[in-house]
Amino acid sequence: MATTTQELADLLKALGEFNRLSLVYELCECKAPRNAMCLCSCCSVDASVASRHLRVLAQEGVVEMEKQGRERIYSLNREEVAHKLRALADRIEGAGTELSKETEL
Amino acid sequence: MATTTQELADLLKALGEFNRLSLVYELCECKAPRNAMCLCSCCSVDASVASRHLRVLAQEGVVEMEKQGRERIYSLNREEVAHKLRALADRIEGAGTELSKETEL
DNA sequence: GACATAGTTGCACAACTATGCAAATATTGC
DNA sequence: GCAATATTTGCATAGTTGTGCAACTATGTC
Repeated sequence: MATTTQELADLLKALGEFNRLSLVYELCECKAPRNAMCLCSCCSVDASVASRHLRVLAQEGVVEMEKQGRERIYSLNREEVAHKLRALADRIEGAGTELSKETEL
Repeated sequence: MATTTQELADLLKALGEFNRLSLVYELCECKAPRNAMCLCSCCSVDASVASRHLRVLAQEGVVEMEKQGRERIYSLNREEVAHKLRALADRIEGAGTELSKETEL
């Protein structure tokens, strides 16, 4: 999977905002997915703000949304996001030894 | 090494801009550290822009700067940045594989 | 000294972003 | 139908950010 520089920058930017990262942490730590009301209270922001942050995270593929009645259930795209972060970590660290360009999971 | 949410968000925000990520990539791929002039040409931006981006990256600990005559030589903090990215990847992915997160919740 | 090179800083500006409020939409339950 | 809950959207606003240019500092060379 070839992630372009721009795509990766957008992903990092999506994660690089305090409230959005807090939302991701919140989704990390609970096993069951959460609805937006629960998430907006964890950041103590308005519901509209949580809605917009979650949309950004969804656009970048960090979370996935499922409609369930009048609620939206959000869940983390754990493996995809973790993989991209590790690929970047490998690229940053790997060139020092210049031997391992492969990213294995 | 406890990285706060805000610190990590700042790091991700520093990496989450196209030109800054390009600078980091450039520093990844050349073994020897580079001076700022070389880096500004890789992004085709003004020298002042490269200077400011490099300062942001230095503030977040992504790069380190060393004065050498009238030049500034920049090098990546490879291990530190890679470690933080992997720690986030682990946190995001970890609870999904339910290794030992139950005890912490 | 004068001049060139490397880099930073001040300024202005345009573009973007996060935020809250109010209104709108959607859905569930009565 | 009506009311309540969950979420999104429009709007205004305040704050931030990326950018280039010009001026500046700092260091090296002649």
